[in-house]
Amino acid sequence: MSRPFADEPSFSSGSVTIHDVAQAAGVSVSTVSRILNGKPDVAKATRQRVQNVIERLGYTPHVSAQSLAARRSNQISLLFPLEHANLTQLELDFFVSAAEAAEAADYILNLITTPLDTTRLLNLYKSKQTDGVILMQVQMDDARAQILRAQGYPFVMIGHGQDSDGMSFVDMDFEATFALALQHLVDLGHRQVGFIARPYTMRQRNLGSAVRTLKGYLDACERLSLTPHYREPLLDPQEVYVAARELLREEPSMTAIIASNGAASVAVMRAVQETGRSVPADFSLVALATAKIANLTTPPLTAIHFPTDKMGYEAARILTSMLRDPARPLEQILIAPELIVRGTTQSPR
Amino acid sequence: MSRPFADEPSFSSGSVTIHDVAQAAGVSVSTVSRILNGKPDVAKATRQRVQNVIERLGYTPHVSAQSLAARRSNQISLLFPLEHANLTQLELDFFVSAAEAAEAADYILNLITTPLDTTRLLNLYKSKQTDGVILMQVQMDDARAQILRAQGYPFVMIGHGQDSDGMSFVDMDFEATFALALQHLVDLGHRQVGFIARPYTMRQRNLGSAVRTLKGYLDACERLSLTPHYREPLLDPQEVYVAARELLREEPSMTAIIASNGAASVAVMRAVQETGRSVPADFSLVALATAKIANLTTPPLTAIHFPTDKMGYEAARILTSMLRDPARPLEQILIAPELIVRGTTQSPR
DNA sequence: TTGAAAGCGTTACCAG
DNA sequence: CTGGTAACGCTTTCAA
Repeated sequence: MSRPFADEPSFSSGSVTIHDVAQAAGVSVSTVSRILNGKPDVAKATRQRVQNVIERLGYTPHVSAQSLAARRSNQISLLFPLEHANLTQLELDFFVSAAEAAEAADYILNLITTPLDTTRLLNLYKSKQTDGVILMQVQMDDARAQILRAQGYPFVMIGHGQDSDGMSFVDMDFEATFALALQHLVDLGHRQVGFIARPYTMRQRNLGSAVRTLKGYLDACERLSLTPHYREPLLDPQEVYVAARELLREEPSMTAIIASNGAASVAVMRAVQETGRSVPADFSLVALATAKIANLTTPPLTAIHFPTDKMGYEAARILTSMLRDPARPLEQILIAPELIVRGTTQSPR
Repeated sequence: MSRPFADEPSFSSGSVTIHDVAQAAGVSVSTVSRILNGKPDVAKATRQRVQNVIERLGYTPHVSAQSLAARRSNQISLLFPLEHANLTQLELDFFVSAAEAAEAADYILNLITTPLDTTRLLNLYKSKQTDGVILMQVQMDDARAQILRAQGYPFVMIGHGQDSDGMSFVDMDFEATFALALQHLVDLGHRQVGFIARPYTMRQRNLGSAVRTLKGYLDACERLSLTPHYREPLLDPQEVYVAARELLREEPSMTAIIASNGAASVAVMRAVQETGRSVPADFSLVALATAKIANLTTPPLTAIHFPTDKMGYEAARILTSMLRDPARPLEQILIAPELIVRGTTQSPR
């Protein structure tokens, strides 16, 4: 391994190692390592000298070697099982903001779409591929969450299940969401308010968001002494359209509907318009949607804002800070809903 | 390191290593490694025996150790600089499908949103963090692409620049796209067709998509002997609205507009409706949009389909197969446009 | 404040 | 077909 010029990058290996740096700076490998990791107990002068050499040689640590020795990967994984892909625009924003937060904490975000069984999930940790995961599509009784908690592996959920003791999560406060949406409509004078819920298949799979949105609606109805009317159609606009028509027939005096997402709202509008009524003059509509979606329709949707970017960001932030400091207390964040009145709600005639 | 039962997992280290497996199976580490990597030259019986031990001990290879020794990370990175975030829904679909393709080829996809300067980009490779990258937001004269090509680092672009020799990419065929869109409108009888292009700021930054879409429009106009009328407003709907109004005033006989994305189309519709005309009876509209978006508006948008999912998938597929077989020829995929006639185009009155 | 050396868990080459 | 043994590039005691 002898080279003609000891302070030039190694040409044999093709890439500069910590060894080359140490040699060129006339210090030991340990010292370089300390400097790399910002450890104290290094003479100012030495630090500076080594920094210069690092700069000059264009040295970059080998991440796998670091991970192997340091026993952590500096990676976190976002698990988004594509299996029952209910790919509304919603979920997509999560990724970017989670990646942002991860990078801000010096972590790299992996996106994993393959549905993982328990073994494969645990292997993610055992193989040291990832230091922690963000779970999406959380079920009320989520096996993944329970096993991770039992094993003491760090994770954060977007959404949450029944028993969340000892788990960190970020979720919408669906109870408050429906209380707010319904109150808005009731304040306007509506007394018969229907609901296009998440698909029945999702509730059947015990997905937290499906269970909680329906419960939120039912509870809010009860508190306001309204009679609930709901359907749980698939995401397909045509199915939603049919469901909305059923709802309108079932309760002809219905004057408003709440829809779980933007696409559904459009289908509902069509059904309403077909009965000769128009939105918002004769019929009101509240959706759960981001501003981006809400502004696409005509008229723009009055909506409960769904802060996907914030949720993704927070989840990654919580996870990375857990990893930095395991003693950190849990964080369970329920995001308060925010009603944005646009063009689809109004007092009934 | 001596343990009471040599064929039980090591409790001292906390995790099972290839050593434990070798010992428990009564073979050498090399043999286990061969089996792990599906190498030939292993006796059937030995292979089976070792597989069983692996199963029994619940062994999973340490990925960093593998990467270090094998000199590859089995990771690819999707670079999506969030800097000038033109976060239309468009880009978001890319991530999921790219992750899917990566996983299908046994790679992990990293999502990197921090804008990387040249040094940091190269460090990604030098640190062996990633085996290859997918570049998004490609400029006509993309410094990243040029340096990667010069260094011989594997990468694939979504989009492409001026000089793409020796580079693999996936992009829309914007020339054909506008030829198709304009031909459709001309066939219907339109002779004055405006265009809401990508933001001027994007073209100024020399982004391939901005440059090529505008050029596509201008070329198509020339071929069909139409007079071009266009604006390059920011993505903000209000800006688009203003631009559309200007266009309508500039050429009162205009009967159709092409818009770069779904959100823009909605703003255009408002501007049109304000002049007392309605879509599609008095005015036609063609957008570049995915079906998901196109179906949100009323009426649903006649559109050139923008196959984001396919583009992301192909990019990751090309990259991973390049990595597996460096001798593979380049792939430069120009996706042919597909016109989907929905509710916003019709013959002018 | 610094250095030496022992790992970290694999892969890959070379013998046999 | 199998085993021994150097790497791979870094972190982390432990001494000095």
